[in-house]
Amino acid sequence: MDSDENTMKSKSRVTLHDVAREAGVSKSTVSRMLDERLPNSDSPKARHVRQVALRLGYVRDLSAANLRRGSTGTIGVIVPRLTDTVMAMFYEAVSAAAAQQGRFAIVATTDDNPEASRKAAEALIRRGVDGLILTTAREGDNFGDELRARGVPFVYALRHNGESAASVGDDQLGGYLATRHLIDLGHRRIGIIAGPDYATSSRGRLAGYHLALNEAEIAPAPELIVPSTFSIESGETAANTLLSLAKPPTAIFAINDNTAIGSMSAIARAGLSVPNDISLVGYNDIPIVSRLPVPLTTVRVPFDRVAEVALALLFDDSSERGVRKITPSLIPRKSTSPLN
Amino acid sequence: MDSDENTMKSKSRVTLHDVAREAGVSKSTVSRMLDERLPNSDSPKARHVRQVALRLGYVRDLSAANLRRGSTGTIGVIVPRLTDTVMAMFYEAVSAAAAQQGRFAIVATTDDNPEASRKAAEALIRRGVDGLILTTAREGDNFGDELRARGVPFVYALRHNGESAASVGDDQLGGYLATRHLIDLGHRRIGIIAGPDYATSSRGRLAGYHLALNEAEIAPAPELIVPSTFSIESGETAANTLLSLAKPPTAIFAINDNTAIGSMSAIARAGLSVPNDISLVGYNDIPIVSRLPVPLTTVRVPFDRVAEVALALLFDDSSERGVRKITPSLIPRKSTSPLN
DNA sequence: AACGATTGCGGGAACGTTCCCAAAAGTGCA
DNA sequence: TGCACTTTTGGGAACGTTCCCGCAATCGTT
Repeated sequence: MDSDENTMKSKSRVTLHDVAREAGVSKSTVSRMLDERLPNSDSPKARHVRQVALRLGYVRDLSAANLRRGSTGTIGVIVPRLTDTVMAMFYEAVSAAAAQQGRFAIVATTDDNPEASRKAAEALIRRGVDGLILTTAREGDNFGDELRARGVPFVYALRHNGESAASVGDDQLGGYLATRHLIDLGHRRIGIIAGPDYATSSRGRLAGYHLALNEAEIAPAPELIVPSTFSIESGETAANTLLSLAKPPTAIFAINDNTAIGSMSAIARAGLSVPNDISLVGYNDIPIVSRLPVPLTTVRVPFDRVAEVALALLFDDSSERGVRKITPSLIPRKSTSPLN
Repeated sequence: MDSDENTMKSKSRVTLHDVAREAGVSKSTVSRMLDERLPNSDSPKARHVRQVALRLGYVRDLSAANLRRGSTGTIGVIVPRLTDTVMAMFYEAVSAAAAQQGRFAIVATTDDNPEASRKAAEALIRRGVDGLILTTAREGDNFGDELRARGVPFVYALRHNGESAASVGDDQLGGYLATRHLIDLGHRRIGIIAGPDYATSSRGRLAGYHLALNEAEIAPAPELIVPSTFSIESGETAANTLLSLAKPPTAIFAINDNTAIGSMSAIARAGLSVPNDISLVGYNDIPIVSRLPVPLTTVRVPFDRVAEVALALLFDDSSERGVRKITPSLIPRKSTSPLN
């Protein structure tokens, strides 16, 4: 009895060679039969080889395969931080979409620091990623050029820099939808917590805000536009600024859910209530906002689609280049109500 | 002029061989000089080699190195989901601690599904991780045995199964601190949203709750102990159960921040307020809870330490085995107040 | 039946490292 | 200076794949 293949000292590792010997063919043949990229034939021999491989518990050594193939089936994702739920959602979406293609996604964080961004990219490239998805684009960013020069395929996501290929939500449309929703409810004095100027996502949403106001022939008021970052604190600060205006807004569009949550704090502390005194709209629909005491009206971005398109841009040559915009949708909840 | 090293067609790749030729030594020597594991000598020759490597822009091909070394310097982390901010925090902590050691952390998610857990582990092992950190331990889990049988080093984190090596927060102490805090404020009727029974984290916190009650000679009331999952919705449901008791509690200890947030919704909808009508304590101190309209009193777990200890358990042979518990601390905020 | 075209298979050379081992160079001591 | 002993060096064989290439076998076509 030679079934001690299994029970013996774990015999280091089952290699291609072992399978070949056991199946009575050459290792080249086994390699071919097991190559997931080729259309896997179901000739009797092929089936036999696969069955032997299964029986012996063969798994391809990825290091060896990667070395020879010159690619790793890995894609790198760079995000500011994973504790930002939006980024976690996006990364999970990328991860799932990559798995669909037999690839694996790894992630590195930058804390929104351009310096750390470079280091993160370095770390991922060193690990041999086949491509990079960047969510950290900034205006006038030349980082893409560097990557291009080094021959590393990359694509921007969620934000873009206006030049390189990118997969983003349609921020202008999202901003328009959010603002239009408030206008439809009768609001005329609508504040916006506008996010940082360096990100196309916030700039796009702001543009959408302007578009909706224009369309409704509401004169824009500069004091109603307050810059911010993407953080909760920043949202609170910005909301306080808006609330302490001589003539405060009756509704606020926050650039993302975090700043909306910060706004809620500020509004509550000012002794006002959402939506009775102030209507509030967020952006992204992170899971928590639908469960808040007052569920937040927000704009949902289909991150699955954004992730898919990003991957297509990275690897499908047929896929059209440029900035691809995914359509978001408004999710009305309890934080917005008609102006009384 | 041969400076066209740089400007020429990107000449595929700078290899050890190139560095060796350029520096006038053998590739073995270069390999040794550049081996980050050896104490890197600063003999003139070593310095010269390193300088040449730098000049040529040499970076080690990890696939080749991994193949030869038989290890990848990668560790795998398995979490239920990254959109749970606790898990994101923990993964970021692991990632940072791993980077400290020159390793890289990759992550896979399971959606709390034991089946997916196995697949996630499979995916990570296939990628050649040197070790696995599991945050998905369940009571009576035999998954560890499988891994041990396959010779894959692993350690549990955040939760444990009572047998294998694990790095966790001291949940009993945390539960005690939370409950004790409420007792010190004069509360006697304290509800607990107890989490799921399968996780040692919730069981430990519940044990701490009992301990504190015992110590204060408060008779435990079974109706005040409501099971839940770790989700916001579940917290809301459980809180509703507590609020609709004939004699509702004056304070609630929620098993984690999510269920505490859910409780806040339930409490608000019941027309009650935190902390005036109900005091509320959460667990984990995820970033958002300090920014809520009523900042949440919670228990902070130093995930950095948990991550460090997990890595030590994985790789330091000197490190003592067993379940290592990291001390948490209570963070009092505005969601708890004296019983009036 | 004969012939070119297609397909299937195996041998063996890569891929870029690390690591063993033998040889060379350096070191200390008598 | 010579000898034993330590340290440093370079050659070359791995590591486990993939992929090129030549050869044999099969297939269609006339």
